[in-house]
Amino acid sequence: MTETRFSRLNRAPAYKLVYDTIEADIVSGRLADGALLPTEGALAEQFGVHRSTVREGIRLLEQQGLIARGAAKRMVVAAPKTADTAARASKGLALHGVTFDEVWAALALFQPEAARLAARHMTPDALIALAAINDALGQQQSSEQTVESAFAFFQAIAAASGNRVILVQLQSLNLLIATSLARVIDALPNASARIRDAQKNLIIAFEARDADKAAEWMRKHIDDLRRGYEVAGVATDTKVV
Amino acid sequence: MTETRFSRLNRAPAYKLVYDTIEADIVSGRLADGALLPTEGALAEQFGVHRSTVREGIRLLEQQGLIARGAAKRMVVAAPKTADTAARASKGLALHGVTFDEVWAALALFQPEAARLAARHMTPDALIALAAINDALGQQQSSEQTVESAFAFFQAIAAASGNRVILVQLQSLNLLIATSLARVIDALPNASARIRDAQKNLIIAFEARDADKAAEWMRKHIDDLRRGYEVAGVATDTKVV
DNA sequence: CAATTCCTATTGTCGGACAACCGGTTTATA
DNA sequence: TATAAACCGGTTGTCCGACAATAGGAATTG
Repeated sequence: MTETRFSRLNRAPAYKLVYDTIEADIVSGRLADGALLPTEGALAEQFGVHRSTVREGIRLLEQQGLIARGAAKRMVVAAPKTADTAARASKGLALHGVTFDEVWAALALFQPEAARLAARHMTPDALIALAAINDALGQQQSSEQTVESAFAFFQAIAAASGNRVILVQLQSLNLLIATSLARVIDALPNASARIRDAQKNLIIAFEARDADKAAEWMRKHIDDLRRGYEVAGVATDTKVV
Repeated sequence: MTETRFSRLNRAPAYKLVYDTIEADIVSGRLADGALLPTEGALAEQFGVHRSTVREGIRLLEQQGLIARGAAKRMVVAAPKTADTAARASKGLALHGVTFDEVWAALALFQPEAARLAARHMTPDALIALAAINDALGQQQSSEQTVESAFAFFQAIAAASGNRVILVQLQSLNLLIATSLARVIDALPNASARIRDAQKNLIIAFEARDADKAAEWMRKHIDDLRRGYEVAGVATDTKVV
């Protein structure tokens, strides 16, 4: 048996170090949002590694959403946006093959509380935005637009929380449900009207800063969503894709 | 001006196609969890691309958490685990530099509802697990162990939901708070005892399947956590790192 | 049969190369 | 002169080939 006085030191591969270094620069702001990432060649030279190695690190950054392809192919720094983080979280959940049931239960659990919070934090601007979304819903007809409006309304409520953690988690749920929402709205001719009424009630509660009422209307709205799925004949154990 | 009858077709780079293809195989189960990914050379041959290109695709899969370095350097397929998804979501939020305030508000909003749900879905096994965690908390002294137990208790409640969406979202919050929890427990000598009592009350509520009481005790528990931070002198706008 | 020594497969990294493509510049044209 | 076409340099996407390090297994040896 050889001596084992030294613990296995696991050198991280160079591409990982490239990732870590650039990540730190982006998070700390040394690489500002929107800035062009240095060219692969320049990075390779700075890090003293081969361009292939740099590219592997860049792929990690890309998947993490910290950089994105810019106009001129050059990679641009993309300081994390809540919307992107939410999308990434949604994708993670979608990969689990979560069912509509699960997403709905999460919505039922969290959205009423989110509405309660929104009622307390509601600003005039946010109220105007909500009203505008509701107005738009009243004037349009295509189901895509209806889905878009319903989604935007939920997103606006999430934004009203003024809390990035809550915002991201709610947006994740909204994204998960949005993909299947179209099916319900397509199947139910009066869906748009029901959604519009629910939104109106919520807006009234928000205007009055009545957290309890907001939570209650939201609960009804979410319940109604589920009934919509049942009536539309969408199996609740359908995987959200 | 040249004719523009054809819309710009943007071919995804080959490394992205490699990623997409393997991702689909993992999600669909064609590549089972724990299976060894084919060697880079084999993949390059199958896809008809160069090994460098395959490696870039593999880096994307790695960052997405769909594969991981196995024992024998070979990459092994890692079908998404909820814990990993939660960790990834937490990291995304951490990159935003979210503050303790925000995480706490999210906990205050969601955990009582989660406790309510847990009370309804509580199984004998889950109850035993919770009691075991509580017992362990009573016997240990090091603050690391205390943090570990407090964290485990929250995780167990999240698991009791029986809902992967809720599970992942709660676990994300737990991870975010856990990093800073140690500071409070270190600073407050009676923290462990207070946590133990709170857990006991929660367990009693769970045993009685009393959702309202569970939610109420959880609310107090979370409130107490905040007081702990205040007493310990941790600024609430501290970034969760 | 256990410990040790090859041997082989695979990854991590490197060097170099080239086509495609984008933005900007120069040149030709109305 | 204004505009369109041709050109050019820089960058990315991809490829080819190569090699050191290392882990696992096979062969060898005691």
